[in-house]
Amino acid sequence: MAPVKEETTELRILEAAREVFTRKGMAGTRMQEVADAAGINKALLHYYFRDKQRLFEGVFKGSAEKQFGCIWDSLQQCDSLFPAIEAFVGAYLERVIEEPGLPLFLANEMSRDPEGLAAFIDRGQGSRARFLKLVEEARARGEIIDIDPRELLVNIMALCAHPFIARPMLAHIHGITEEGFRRMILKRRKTVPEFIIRSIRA
Amino acid sequence: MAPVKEETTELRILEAAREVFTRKGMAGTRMQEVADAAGINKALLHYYFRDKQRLFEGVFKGSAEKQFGCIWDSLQQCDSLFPAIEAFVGAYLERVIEEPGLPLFLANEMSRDPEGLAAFIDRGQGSRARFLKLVEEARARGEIIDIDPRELLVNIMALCAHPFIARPMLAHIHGITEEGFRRMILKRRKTVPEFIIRSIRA
DNA sequence: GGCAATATTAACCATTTGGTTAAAATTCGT
DNA sequence: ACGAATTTTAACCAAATGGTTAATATTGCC
Repeated sequence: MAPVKEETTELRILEAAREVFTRKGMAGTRMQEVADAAGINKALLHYYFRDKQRLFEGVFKGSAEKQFGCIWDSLQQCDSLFPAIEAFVGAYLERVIEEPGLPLFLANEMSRDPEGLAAFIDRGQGSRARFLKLVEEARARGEIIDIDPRELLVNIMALCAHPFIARPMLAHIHGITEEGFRRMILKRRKTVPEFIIRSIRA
Repeated sequence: MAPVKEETTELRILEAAREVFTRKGMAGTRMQEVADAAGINKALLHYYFRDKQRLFEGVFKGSAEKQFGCIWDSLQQCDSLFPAIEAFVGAYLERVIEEPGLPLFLANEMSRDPEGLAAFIDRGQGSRARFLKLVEEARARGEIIDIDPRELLVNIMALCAHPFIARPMLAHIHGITEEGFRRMILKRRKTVPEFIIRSIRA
């Protein structure tokens, strides 16, 4: 019938775990605290997710693959660079705002175990190649200045990801709220592509 | 009497602790591991630094605060925006390349305990205000387009910090080495200010 | 209703961990 | 050389923590 936010125990656990993990990090999270936050017994955590590592991956890995799959795919429908940049930045910000802990999680996991997420990264390989080709083509048509395509991609990723990673810093500096942060991110859907395109337009 | 890198025990501890803390974070760091890395007994750690929290602060004050103090200070000698951007980006990249784990470490600690590092952030408050003023002035003089100064600062920080935070990802994607990464960062001392200034110049 | 499968809990357990203590080694002024 | 102060260590300890077990409650099926 109507999928009314099915309140299964497993979902309650995942929700609670995500909250605690993003706040305290893998090492700083206590299984007991997750259990409390989910309103269940600690043993039940191990019943649903065998151990801490699996719980951690259960929380982030799935959504990471889903979200970033969509983000990269947003490129596939674009056949010139500027719309591609707009599409990518828009998709990134819109998806990640729904799960703002993802970028920091990914940075940490990559740092701790580079091989572990290699497959995940390679997933975007095709779209990445496509993006680089779009840059070359735009360059050939004289639409943009001479710039290293890989460096451009790094800059785009930087402008997308950093506000999420530095969120607590921004929150402190600008005394920003949850809702204020959201507005800032959504505003960046326009300003970031503009910022980039102004910089590279021939 | 050349000050030949006085190898006092306290310095060995601080050095070892800095390395472990930045790699594993506050919660993930084990006092035993720091002791081992410093080649001393664990009890000696508590002899020099009463507890984990004080050790953490001791390391942090000597390392992160000094580095970022210099980076922010690089602004003080500039009296117009574009040179200020060049100085800031240059100082950031040159200093942080010597301790590439720092940005991710800071992002994590800010996320875990926002209050704990609040004082550290406020340290840069003066320079931050100065930067914002330089932006206003440049805009008043018609040197740059109309842009939210705070958003500009976020973008600058993003372009500086992100390569360090995403290093393992870049390493995997571009098959980059330690030395290659260093070269890329040093090249960005030029390309990043250029990228920014092209985007904001009126 | 009854019974097998699933979900949930309280009580435990082994290990890890931050921190202490008391004794041994070293340094240093005299 | 000697004794006091400082530095260093080995052995401990109590609390916290990830994880297990065995028993209980609940659900779903006939």
